[in-house]
Amino acid sequence: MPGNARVPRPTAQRLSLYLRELERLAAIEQLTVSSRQLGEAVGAADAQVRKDLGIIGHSGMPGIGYRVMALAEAIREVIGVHKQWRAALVGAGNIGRALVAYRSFHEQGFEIVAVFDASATVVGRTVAQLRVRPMTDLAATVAREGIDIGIVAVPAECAQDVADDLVAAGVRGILNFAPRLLSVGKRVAMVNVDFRSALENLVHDVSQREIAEISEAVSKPVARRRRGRGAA
Amino acid sequence: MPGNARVPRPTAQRLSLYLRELERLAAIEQLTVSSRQLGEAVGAADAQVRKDLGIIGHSGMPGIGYRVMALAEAIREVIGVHKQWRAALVGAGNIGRALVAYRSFHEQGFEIVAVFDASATVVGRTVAQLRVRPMTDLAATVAREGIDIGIVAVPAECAQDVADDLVAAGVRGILNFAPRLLSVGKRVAMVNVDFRSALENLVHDVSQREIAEISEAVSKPVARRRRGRGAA
DNA sequence: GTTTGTGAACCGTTTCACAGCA
DNA sequence: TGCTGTGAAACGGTTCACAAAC
Repeated sequence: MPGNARVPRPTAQRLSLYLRELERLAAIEQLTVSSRQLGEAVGAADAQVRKDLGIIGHSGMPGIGYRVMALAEAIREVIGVHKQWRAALVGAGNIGRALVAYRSFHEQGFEIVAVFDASATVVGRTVAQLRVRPMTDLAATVAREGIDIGIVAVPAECAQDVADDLVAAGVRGILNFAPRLLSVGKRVAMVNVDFRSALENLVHDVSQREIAEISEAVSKPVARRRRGRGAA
Repeated sequence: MPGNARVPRPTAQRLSLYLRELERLAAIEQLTVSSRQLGEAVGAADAQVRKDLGIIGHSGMPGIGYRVMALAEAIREVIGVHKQWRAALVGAGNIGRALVAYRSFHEQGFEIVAVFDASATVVGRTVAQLRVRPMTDLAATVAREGIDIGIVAVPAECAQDVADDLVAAGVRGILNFAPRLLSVGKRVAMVNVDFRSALENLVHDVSQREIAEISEAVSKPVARRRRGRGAA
């Protein structure tokens, strides 16, 4: 049993990034990497990288580093990308169409094999060689095509209904683009991608940076005021 | 002076979600919320909500809760969404076009006011009433239009170049859709939206859930809460 | 009764620092 | 020398629990 220890979420997220860099290095035909180099590429400390790789049970060579190809393969296995995942997209709007068009998912272990939409005017049309199907076909298609995951790219108002349908149809995970927390059973995994939150996080960062710059410029680099409601 | 204490990133992220729910409640004309109700809507504990709101210096009424409108406004102020942000989109591909088409950004404090692309065949076309401009216009347009943030929706290979151009043009933050860590100066904020990582995180969750279910089924269901795997 | 505000305990992750190996 | 692996310490965030306020 190589890679099935419990993987903390922060580590899992970094594994994705390591993998991206390892694939780049493999393309460059670099054979080994140090934890330092890998860490720099993804914005993590070297010790962090070593801890992460230790967690998934992968060893490197002291004085040398890690073998690029072997490490990439080990990470793919832990993430679960060594097999091909089949996805159903629900919602053939702007985001949905952009996702289907993104061909390189396919080389990365993912494939959108069916597209659904609730709107009668969209059903029957073709996006990226896939015919848009009516929602009534969902359950049957998921079963027939062996679909593992659902992608929700519909307006917030109907997102929960779609999620319910997907769960009932038997998907194991949902990637949600609607700006709404969806409730699904514990047996179904769920990841959110929320443009609005991302933008808000960004402008919050910008705002904080602004006030930091201002107070930096105003105060001598000694005063450490702030601390609002500190106890005595 | 109200909301400029240091806000931890996890808190900032939840503030976005609180705001979403508060806007929904405001639309329903609910006047107050308890930390419990707010927490349930975003998947956080009630104490967590109270801590978060304490951090931004907002008080509620014991026995009653928080005033919906006032809280929403306070959060908008902390996030920085009380002002309108102007964005430049670089990359008029699938993702780019989907973003421009997403009209409701506008009511949420964001507006894409210019679109750029490096490809001569795309420059000059119109997406959502905006003419696609050549990259050579970037610096001048950012200055003239008072653009605060840049959105990078180009292939990974040119993402760093685009980011450099945006920083040189004077944007304060970058929202990056390219699957590549971009380096920008410390003065510029940066948030990544990475579909591939999101998908990988999802399937990793699915995989872990699978092994958890298996080992659960194997061992006796003796009211063992979680903790799935006994050590080797 | 309900619900807030908050010190204190708790927990998981990150960073440090260094022994051990190539 | 360069680099890994790993305990131990430091850090930051979350959860608990309860007094105070309505």
